[in-house]
Amino acid sequence: MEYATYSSAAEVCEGIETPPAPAASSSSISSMMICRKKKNNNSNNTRRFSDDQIKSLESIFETESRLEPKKKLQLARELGLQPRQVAIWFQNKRARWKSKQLERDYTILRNNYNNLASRFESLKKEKQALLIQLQKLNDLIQKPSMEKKTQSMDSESENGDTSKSGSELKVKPISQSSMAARSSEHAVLCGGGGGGGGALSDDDTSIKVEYFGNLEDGLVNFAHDHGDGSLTSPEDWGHFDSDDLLGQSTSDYQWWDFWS
DNA sequence: GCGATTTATGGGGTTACGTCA
DNA sequence: GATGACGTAACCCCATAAATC
Repeated sequence: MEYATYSSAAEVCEGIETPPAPAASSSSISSMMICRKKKNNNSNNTRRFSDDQIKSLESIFETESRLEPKKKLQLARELGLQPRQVAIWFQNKRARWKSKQLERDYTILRNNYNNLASRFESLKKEKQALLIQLQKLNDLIQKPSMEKKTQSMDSESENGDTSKSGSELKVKPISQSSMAARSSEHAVLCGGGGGGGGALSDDDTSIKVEYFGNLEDGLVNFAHDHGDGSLTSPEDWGHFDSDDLLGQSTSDYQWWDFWS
């Protein structure tokens, strides 16, 4: 790698001590045009800074991305560069840093999104499993109530028609223990200790079905709202703190723990 | 030759300061 | 003396040219 001290047009420009000025300044414009011509005429214009120069510039940039004028002059003297070169190096460095920062931010956001998406998928599966389990429990509960009705119809018919007694409509009575078991299942499913603690009635069953039906709607809506790619919209990201879902805050208590 | 990187330029905007009516 | 308009210098960001690797 070839390095050289700066001896081209830029130095001439600095010598003039008239850095790029607003367009209003015609004298500055003409100065810059002169600079450009001289620069283009200089074929030995090796402009790369030395490793030491870069190292010094980098180390200062780490502590302050913008230079005070005094420090800029001092640094330029130390490195054998023109103050203008130092200023430009810092400008370019800020631009490079900014674009790299954008890349880093993008990577972080993308990873967060991927994590959320996979978490969402697993939650969806978990929800499906829970719904199947719920359906089975509902079937279990509704069976005995049907049997009860059949039994009462049976006894009514016994008054009129004794010919059917002891027929195929005979139902096995529900034991106290199985009723209690179902009651506790119900309490768990409904998320409460069941202050009443009584036996499960047909009304309870309907309430439960209704309750879970609504819940499912909610879950489905949740899935719908968040599964259609809306997470990718920047508007949503603006108020979406992924740390809350992925970070430590979730380790304390998660809403789905409620159902476990 | 070509793409990536680095250095530099130019345009446009902002701010601070001095001058003048 | 206070004030607003104006010019200038210095700096910034951004897009891009040019040189270099």
